[in-house]
Amino acid sequence: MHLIVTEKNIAARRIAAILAPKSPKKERVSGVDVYRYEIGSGENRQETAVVGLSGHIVGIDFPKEYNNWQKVDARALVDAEITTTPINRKIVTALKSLGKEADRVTIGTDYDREGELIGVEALNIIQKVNPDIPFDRVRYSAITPKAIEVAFANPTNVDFNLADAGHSRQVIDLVWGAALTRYISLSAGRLGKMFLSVGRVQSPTLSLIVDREKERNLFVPTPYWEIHAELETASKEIFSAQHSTRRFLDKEVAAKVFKKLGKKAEVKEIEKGTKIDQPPTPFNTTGFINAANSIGLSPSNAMRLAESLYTNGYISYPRTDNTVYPETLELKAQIEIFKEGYFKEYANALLEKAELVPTRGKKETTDHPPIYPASLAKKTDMKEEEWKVYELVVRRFFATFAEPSTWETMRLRLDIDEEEFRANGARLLEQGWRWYYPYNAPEDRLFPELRAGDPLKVIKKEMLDKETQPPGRYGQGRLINIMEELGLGTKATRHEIISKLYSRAYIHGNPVQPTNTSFAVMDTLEKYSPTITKPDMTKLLEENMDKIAEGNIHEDFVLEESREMLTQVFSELDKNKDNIIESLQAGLREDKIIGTCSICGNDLLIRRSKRGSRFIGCSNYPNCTFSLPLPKSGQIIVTDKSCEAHGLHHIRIINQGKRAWDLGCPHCNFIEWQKTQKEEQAKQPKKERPKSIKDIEGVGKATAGKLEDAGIKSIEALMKADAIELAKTIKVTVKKIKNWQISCGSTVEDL
DNA sequence: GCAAGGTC
Repeated sequence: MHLIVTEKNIAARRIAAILAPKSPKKERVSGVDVYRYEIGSGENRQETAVVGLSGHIVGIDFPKEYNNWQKVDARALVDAEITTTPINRKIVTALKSLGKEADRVTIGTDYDREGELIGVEALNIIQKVNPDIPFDRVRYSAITPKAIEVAFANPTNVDFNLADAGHSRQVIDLVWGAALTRYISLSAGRLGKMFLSVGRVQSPTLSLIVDREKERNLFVPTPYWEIHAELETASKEIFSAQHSTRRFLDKEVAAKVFKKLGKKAEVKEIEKGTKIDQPPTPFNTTGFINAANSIGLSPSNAMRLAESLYTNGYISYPRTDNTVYPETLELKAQIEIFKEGYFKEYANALLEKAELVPTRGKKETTDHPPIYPASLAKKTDMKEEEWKVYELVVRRFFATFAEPSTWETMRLRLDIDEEEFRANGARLLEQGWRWYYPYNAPEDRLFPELRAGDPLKVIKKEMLDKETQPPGRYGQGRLINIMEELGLGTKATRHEIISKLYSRAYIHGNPVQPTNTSFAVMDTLEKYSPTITKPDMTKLLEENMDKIAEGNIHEDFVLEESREMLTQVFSELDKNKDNIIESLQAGLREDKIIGTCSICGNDLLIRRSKRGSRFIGCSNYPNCTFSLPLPKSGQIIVTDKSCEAHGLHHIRIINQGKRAWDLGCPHCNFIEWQKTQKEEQAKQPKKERPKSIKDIEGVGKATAGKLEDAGIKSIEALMKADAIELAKTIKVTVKKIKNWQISCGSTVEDL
């Protein structure tokens, strides 16, 4: 039997369908789909089985004995042994039983570095049960009949060097990431769910965000002034113009000019031109995420929706770097799918063209084709947001075959009392590709028909106070763009890395804002382990991987060098241990400050009670007992927004896998809670008030005795007592005492 | 409980 292994199930299914003379038989082998078919008959009969993996089927890790963070020093991870363990047991079992049966195997995983590594992982497993099995490798950039037939007619060899290059990445990422994550978490005293992660991709990404925030904090705005005028033509048409000194830096100069302006203006010069907008290039993942982001979908959401469209066969594979359609993709046939249905007028317009020449992007890769629509759908086939994504992909695909769009531009120079004013206009002449792809279209800025020398009336003049703005925070789409430019992460992981920063409470909000914890972690890393905070680490890794792939150096050499570098880092870290602990913990403390105590003026902090529950308390405790409650679970993020009434920072709660919850001002929130409690109480039937201590629910003889010893002999005395102090003397929880006080008639506010 | 990369 000839075994063909692909990277994913859908590829296996489609390749089997292309290569089989009649439709292949689907079979389950230890829970994994396998597609079987036969070619020829009699002695020439050839049986084939095609099986799809699920990406990597084995992963690397440290041996179990390294798992304990408290017992095993982070440094020990640098030279620890590395083990390979199956991630997907079902597929490993299926591969073994198919491998035994096979007499040759063809690796048909994706045509990129990780694909080569995944192919070798599968081969290693097959060779365990069938050591001498002959093998070869096919490479294709699209799963179309043409591309697949060509690839299988020309099999090549497995590129073990390329797979080694991928493997070196795995090891370096694990060793650096795990060791530094453990070191920083231990130093900061943040263990368990609250650990502080570090990694080759996430740390430089976080660094971008932190650096931008620092720039913003240092930014000093400069004031400037703008002068605008509204003008009216003889035919009563109105438009506006701005003084040709766009920014006056001196207020007095601006005021002088402004004062000079009278009621009359004149057109001095009109310059007309045309501007041509070329049609957009095919979608790769980054381009798609950006376009989706600009119509209101977050990167993770856009990818989730694209994934579901892909698994349902509506669009092609959404994780690709390629922006050039491969030759094997039959583009005209893909457009013809849309001759009927929602997009028919657009498809037919394209099909009428004499020639279909698509645009080409800058990146041409072999992994997959750019994202294109794969089948016809109706609006009722899918959810609203899915349709939004599908429509975006269809329209973008069409636009790549369309004509440029052209604009008529107009530049106008005016004179108002010897001061020059300018205005620019633009009018769309030919829609071109914008007809197919009407997203974020710039609006026409229309002007009345004017000629040089025309007189105008100044109907309004305005001097505006402005100031320069700090650089803006990054939006998620922008961040993904920069990551791609810097070579950080891959098409499939960039949006996940950003989600990871959110869930680790390093960042919050949109546009993205770092927490104080991020500042503290980045400061420490930049001082003592700068390598991990810079995109250069990825660049160096890429260079080394290229060398390994070309056979110029051995993987082991690169790994050894990398471990030596990390050992250096650890000797720096150890030398400065005390400093690191101090500065990390000081930084983390800042994320706990909520504001100023309204009772005593000291800091209000996020604190933990002895029993582990969180609350907001005063740093002047026990002299000041002001406190506010906090939710039991979720990461607490102190935002930079403040409450107008109480001056406290707003709080956001992040629960893993859920949408962030804005709790707002903790004081306002508490007052709200009290209100609802009171309303609840009012609904409850009134209980009779206890007449003496013994009558209180939950107070037995022993407790009553303790209370008496503490000087509490009457209901009145109990109601007046300080619950916290009393809790200490008689060793009962504060909550219990407060409940007694409430049952005696105290309101929530009294307490 | 640690990374980043596949895939779902």
